[in-house]
Amino acid sequence: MTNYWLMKSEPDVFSLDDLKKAPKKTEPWDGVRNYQARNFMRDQMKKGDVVLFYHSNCKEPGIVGVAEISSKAAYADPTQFDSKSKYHDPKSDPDNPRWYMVDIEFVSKVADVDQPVGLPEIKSDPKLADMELVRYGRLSVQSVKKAEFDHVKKLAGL
DNA sequence: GCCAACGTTGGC
DNA sequence: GCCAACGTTGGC
Repeated sequence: MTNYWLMKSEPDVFSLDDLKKAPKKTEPWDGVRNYQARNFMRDQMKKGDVVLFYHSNCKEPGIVGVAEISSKAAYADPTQFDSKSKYHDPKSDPDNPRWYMVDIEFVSKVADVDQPVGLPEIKSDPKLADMELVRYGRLSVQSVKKAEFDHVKKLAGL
């Protein structure tokens, strides 16, 4: 069964366009350092799951497109063992890695990226009032219900 | 840049 | 195991 997700990225750091421009349009989603987000990736994500791509911490926060999980499952995030990386975690044991990641692949984006399905629109839509994004905004990887996913896709014209 | 709402750390 | 202090997220 396909699972539905929402994943956040700051467009100044890594935008949906960056993903689209990547070779093979797929990139490792490294740097997640939150246990709840990690648990979703490590325990539940699998290839083919679909993802609402959310731009945070920017002028027009909102959902800008769709991606999908392209790695077979989650695997250890190598940046945790790289002392030069800003995601380095000296407490993580290579024999029992603390942090996991998945690869995600570009699928589609809204026609005009300056007009995403914006956060105010999401918050004011009764069909989306139960989204984790609305109820508890700060988690970078969230689970989304199929009905919510379909509704957002419709709003986005995808 | 401010700050609310969290999560994490570490002393005890 | 409690909790104060600190760090982070992210909208505004």
